[in-house]
Amino acid sequence: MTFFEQVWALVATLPRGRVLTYGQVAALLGVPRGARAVGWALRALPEPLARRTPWHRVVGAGGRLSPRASGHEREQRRRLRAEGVTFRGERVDLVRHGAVPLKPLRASPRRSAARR
DNA sequence: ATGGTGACGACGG
DNA sequence: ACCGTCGCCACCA
Repeated sequence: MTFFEQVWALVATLPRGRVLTYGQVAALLGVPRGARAVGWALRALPEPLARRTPWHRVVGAGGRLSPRASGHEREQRRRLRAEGVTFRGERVDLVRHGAVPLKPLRASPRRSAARR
């Protein structure tokens, strides 16, 4: 199975309301630096398959939408909102909708005095 | 096999 | 926080 097909297969498993970044898709497929290739794979989605593939659930790092998405940025945001995905400004709230745990920017901040 | 390309990503200014 | 650069990968001619 080619890398592209693996991308398509993985994206097809994304449940409603769950999103992955291009980089996460690549990492899950064993290519940590292959985010760009993932974007190309989605761009190359063959028509019959494209219609039944939730390509809109794949977003850029930090939950941003790709303006280059064949001009589908608008459509992508519409579809995401339609399935309950919330945004933090112009970005998808990955904390709530990410399909995989976010990379800890640092160890859990202050657990002892945590609270506020 | 080599070089160019793009729905990306981490960094630095 | 925004924008420009440079690096990386799989694909195709």
